[in-house]
Amino acid sequence: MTGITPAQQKVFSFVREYINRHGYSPSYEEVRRSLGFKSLNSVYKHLKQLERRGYLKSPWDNGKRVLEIVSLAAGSAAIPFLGEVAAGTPIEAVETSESIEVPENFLGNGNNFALRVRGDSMIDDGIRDGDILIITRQPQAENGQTVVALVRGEATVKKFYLRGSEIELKPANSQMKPIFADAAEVEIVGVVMGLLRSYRTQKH
Amino acid sequence: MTGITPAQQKVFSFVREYINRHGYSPSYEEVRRSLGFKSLNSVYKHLKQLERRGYLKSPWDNGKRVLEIVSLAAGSAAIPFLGEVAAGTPIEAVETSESIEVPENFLGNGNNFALRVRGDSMIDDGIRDGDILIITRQPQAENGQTVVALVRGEATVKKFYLRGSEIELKPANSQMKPIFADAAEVEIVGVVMGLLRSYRTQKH
DNA sequence: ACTTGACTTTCACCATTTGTTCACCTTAAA
DNA sequence: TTTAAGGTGAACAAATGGTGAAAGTCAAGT
Repeated sequence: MTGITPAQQKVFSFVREYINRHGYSPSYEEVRRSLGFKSLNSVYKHLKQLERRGYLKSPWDNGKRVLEIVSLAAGSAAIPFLGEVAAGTPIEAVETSESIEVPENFLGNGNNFALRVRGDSMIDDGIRDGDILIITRQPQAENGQTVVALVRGEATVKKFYLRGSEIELKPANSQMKPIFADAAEVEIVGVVMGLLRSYRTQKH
Repeated sequence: MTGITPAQQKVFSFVREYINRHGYSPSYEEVRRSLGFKSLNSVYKHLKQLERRGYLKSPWDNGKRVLEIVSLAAGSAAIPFLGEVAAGTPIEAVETSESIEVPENFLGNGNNFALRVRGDSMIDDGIRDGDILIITRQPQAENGQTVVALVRGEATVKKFYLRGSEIELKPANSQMKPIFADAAEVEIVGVVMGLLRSYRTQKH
């Protein structure tokens, strides 16, 4: 993926979210208002730039609300490999941030990273020790999605359920108990979009 | 990839980290401040050097914040997507010969293909309905490896064990019984090297 | 066909940020 | 001693980020 500046990233995320939520792109005016620009031209120029850099495209000229998120580069893309998650261990375990090549259709919204799973807390969902998770960074999740969350500073992979004002983080392992926590204590880091497993070195 | 000096290493790591964390490259000024240079030119020269040596690239001249890490693994390849396997069904030679992009380190001997799994016969090994298996075509397997095999014309995914002159094909599902067959009746198609799962469309 | 409303695109112009280059200096290795 | 890596500092050029107004497009509706 080509470079992007902070300002462009802001516009891009907004458009991306908007399309996800509504199914069609926002009008320039909506972007302007939401992001606090005073001129439509600012919006226009950012969108043009994003188009030039390959993040967006508009299928026909002058089309209304027809922006599309470009499926990230045919083939695959490299995303940062941030380390490991295991129940009860902070993510920031691995300093040596490498990157890993993943197929395009495993990527989510454009801000992705990978983590290796430690432990068996999700084994009933077929997520095993050593598997690599592809995660899209986003601060909210839908019920039932598998998420990476920080609970009081500790990172885990669990299934997410909103129960009234509480959040349940549910392991997929009959041996383990779910975590219940106040919404304020839980920070959703991202949602699991894909899983890679290599049998290369393993011997079952 | 050519060698790299300690100073260059330092700059490179910083840029890599920054991009991983922010999603966009740092400005020269940020690099200068963070690494304690007094002149921007020091930064410039290091970055140019890294570009020349193939560690970084900037897609267009004079572009702002557009540095990219050159992917070290350079690696993925397209392999044919052959269809589906489910216990008791021949491999559906999918007409629509598609292909799927997979990371290089998931490939085996050079003759690979992909299959989508149907059914739960391997669920205890974390192989679930809908998962995509990367398979290396080879006619023999080692005990305990997960294989795609043809038994009397029917294709299955099972774990392979040689028991004297017989072959045991063992599902990873306590509900299912292993298949015992004479070695002559079993044709090993290939060995499972990798697994890809996408949570994109699934709703748990 | 003409008008309207909802949008997108362009023009002209300005401030700021950021990348590039020039000239010149130091130190360690071949 | 010539060469390459590391550095300093200042000047320059280009891309980005923004403002405001005007002009252009397109799909309805009358």
